[in-house]
Amino acid sequence: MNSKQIRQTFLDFFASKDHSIVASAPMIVKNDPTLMFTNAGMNQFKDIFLGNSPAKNARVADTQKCLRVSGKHNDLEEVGHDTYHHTMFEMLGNWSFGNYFKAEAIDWAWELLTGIYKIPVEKLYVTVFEGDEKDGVPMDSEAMGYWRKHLPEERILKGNKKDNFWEMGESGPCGPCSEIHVDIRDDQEKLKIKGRDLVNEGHPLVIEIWNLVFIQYNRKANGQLEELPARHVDTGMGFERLCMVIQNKQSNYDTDVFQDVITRLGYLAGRKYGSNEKADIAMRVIADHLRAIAFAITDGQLPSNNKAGYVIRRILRRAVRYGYTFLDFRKPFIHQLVAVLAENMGGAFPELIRQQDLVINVIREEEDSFLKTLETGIKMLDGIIEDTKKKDHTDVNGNVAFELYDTFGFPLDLTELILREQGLTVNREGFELAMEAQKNRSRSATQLETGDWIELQQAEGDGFVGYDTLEAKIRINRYRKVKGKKGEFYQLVFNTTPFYAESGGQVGDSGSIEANGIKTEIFDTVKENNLTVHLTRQLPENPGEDFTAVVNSINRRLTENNHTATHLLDHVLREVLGKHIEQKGSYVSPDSLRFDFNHFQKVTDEELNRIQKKVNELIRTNDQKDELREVPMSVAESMGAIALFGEKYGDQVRVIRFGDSVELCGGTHVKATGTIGQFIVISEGSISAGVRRIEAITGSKAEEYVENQLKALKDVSILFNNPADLKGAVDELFTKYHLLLKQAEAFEKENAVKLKKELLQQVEIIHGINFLAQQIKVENSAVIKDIAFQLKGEVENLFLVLAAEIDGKANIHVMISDNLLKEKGFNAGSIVRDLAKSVNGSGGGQPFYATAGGKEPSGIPVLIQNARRLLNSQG
RNA sequence: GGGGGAUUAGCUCAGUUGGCUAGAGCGUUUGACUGGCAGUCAAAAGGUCAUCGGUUCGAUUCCGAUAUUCUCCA
Repeated sequence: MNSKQIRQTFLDFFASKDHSIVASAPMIVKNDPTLMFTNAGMNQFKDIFLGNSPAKNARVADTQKCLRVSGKHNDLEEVGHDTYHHTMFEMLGNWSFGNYFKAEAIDWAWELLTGIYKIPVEKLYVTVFEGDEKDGVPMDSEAMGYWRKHLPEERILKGNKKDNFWEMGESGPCGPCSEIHVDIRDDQEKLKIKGRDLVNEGHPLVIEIWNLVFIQYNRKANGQLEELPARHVDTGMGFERLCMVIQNKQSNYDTDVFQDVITRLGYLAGRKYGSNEKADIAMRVIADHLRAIAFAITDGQLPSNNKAGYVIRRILRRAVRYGYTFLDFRKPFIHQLVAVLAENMGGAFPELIRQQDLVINVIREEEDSFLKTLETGIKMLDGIIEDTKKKDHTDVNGNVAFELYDTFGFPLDLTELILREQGLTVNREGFELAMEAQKNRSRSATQLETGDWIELQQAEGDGFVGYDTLEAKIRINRYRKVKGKKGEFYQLVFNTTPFYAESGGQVGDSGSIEANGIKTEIFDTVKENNLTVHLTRQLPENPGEDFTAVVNSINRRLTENNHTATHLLDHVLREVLGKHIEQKGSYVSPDSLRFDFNHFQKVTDEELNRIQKKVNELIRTNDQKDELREVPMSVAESMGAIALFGEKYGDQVRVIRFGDSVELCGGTHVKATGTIGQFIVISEGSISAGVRRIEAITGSKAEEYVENQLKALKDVSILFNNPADLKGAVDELFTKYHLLLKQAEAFEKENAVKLKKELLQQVEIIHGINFLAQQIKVENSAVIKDIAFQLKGEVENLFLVLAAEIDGKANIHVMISDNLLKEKGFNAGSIVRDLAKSVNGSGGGQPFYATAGGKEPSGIPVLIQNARRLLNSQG
């Protein structure tokens, strides 16, 4: 069976058991401060387990794209070195939300593995929870009973709390779990040591493939467990491992999931997989990371320099690094593997095919820039090596290596590798110390203390009512205090709210809540998981009473203008630039709107002009808003609604239509497009390879902008006495100005030459030296400098002192011919300092030329005398 | 969110105790050579040294702020 069949078989099997098959949620998580990426199959169902929202289907199955690169599950540094760790992987899972429980979950798992996938029974082991006295949980004899039907006692093992009791977090839903392990060692190995002794012992060939979690408890904040009324099943089976087992391989990377990519990579590198240990590691790293990056990009997460985007960038760089070091790639190569990946996985994940060009371009650009980073790093390292050797040291200062890593992004392992070739090492201790200091700095800067939720009441409410009203009677259900570096604030959760929480690019509402004539300001509204959280600096005096919540309507209206304009822009972009346009991000605030989209060239001025014009036409058409709140996804699709990759939609979606523009959207919009007034593009630019950004303003902001522009234009026009052709007038002035400037320069030069000629007449010979000391009249010191250098070129044996009064200050220049410096030991710097005493100033410069300034120009004649005396005394 | 770096000619970059009237290579323009293409040689043009402020006799260089950007940590 190939991997495509294996995946499909899983889904078909559970469909036949009345499960509804759902799509994978995006790998990039939004609206959850505790999680950056989806790291387990259950993530998208978290709200159901927490009881925040009801389950739409009691039985569900899917394959979920997961990424484990940060936080609790951080496998990044392991990947490639063994044969089974991955950054991105697929988790096959089936769920029961208060529906079936242990019996069915166990029976079906067994049926699928042994009956359909035909995995030999004698390779399998299962585990059940042994119980825990402290928690008062007995051994899971129920599960044990069901397993006994399928396999002999000696293949059923008891596991401890660490392996066989699953918890989501410190508190919340939890329960015992049963794991299915498989022993894929060869017979010889099996004779030496029994498989059952290797279960959960970290052996690469005796591995867990399926975890069946039975959620039946809730852990309270005080640590106690209570029975849940509704019991759930949550299972997860690693797809790549499953393929390895079914295809009789001993490494995930030997399955067809990875082999296509590895083969292609081998071709590009001119090496064969399996012929060299280090090269093999590199090839595994690259094959794995390619998937993570490609899927992240199609989910809308581009590599960038912070947060999730930065994690993606780091993964890509790790891949480039391995390719650079062990496969000798010096030019971008990873992007050349995208086509193979798309062919392999595009069936199950169509976004890969649809966005293939974008993925290739983004990866290539990233590779390019990192290879450049490596190049400059290597140059710097060369300097460091030279330095170290000069000092006769054998190890490089840890701080230096850290700077290379921290500031210039040059990886430590590469530093060490290159140093080793030179017989040098890095002082690891110093490096780690510097790293620790950096971490401490960051930690102390981001410390956020979150207090416990304080439950006030459980008032029933209508949730979000802000589509229809900006004012509502509300009650505060719970609140908590959050302490950050910038001070403290409170998070409030209402039963009903007219406040829109930041999402879909639209900023959160601000406003106030009021009781007994006392207002409490709400400065922002955000979403945490599915909760709408209102932020305030101050807690109302009596938080339990009734409030009137009022949204800042001015800002809301301005924001709506911009949001609707964004939809119109999206629509027009497809019309003007082509159907390939897809939203890659957007930001809608009261002040302006920002829209990012994939497009591979600069949007020309002419196109930009047409875009702006068309949007304004649509505004004037004054299309009425057509808002459909609860539409089945399939209906929305048939309406031609634009959906976003990387966005998770429910079965029921909200559709916003203005004329031909139809989008799935949760944001707030104007009643009719005419309200927007006017749309003006402020800028167009690139934010990354293949992604462009348009910024625009609307309504009163646009009006203000036009007014300012017109006023500026008018002001300029008045300066020119309102000419018929303003541009022509400015052009003419400009030309004249340049001409005059040239003439003035020429004049100045001429004067300087004249002055120089006069000065040449004044040269005297003192002790065989051509001496000249004069006060001259010039406009700026650059002219004196020019004259001094000219004289130096024309007069040998020169000792020159020029002084001038410029802007009420003395300006002194001393120039001495090179031969005199040696012969007479002159130093212009010390001479000028000495002379400057007469004008109450100081100065310095090089031995042959120095300048000084002084506050008392009246001393210049004395200064000239002193210069003469100085030379006389040299006799 | 915090730390560190970068910003010099159209492009890629040099330019360390603050003073060398700001440089190189590529590119551009012009001229010469060759029957043309191409090439070789010669010359020229091109810079508010990111912006604003400060220290100084003097700032591309030192200090502060801002902008843009890279990078590491969270």
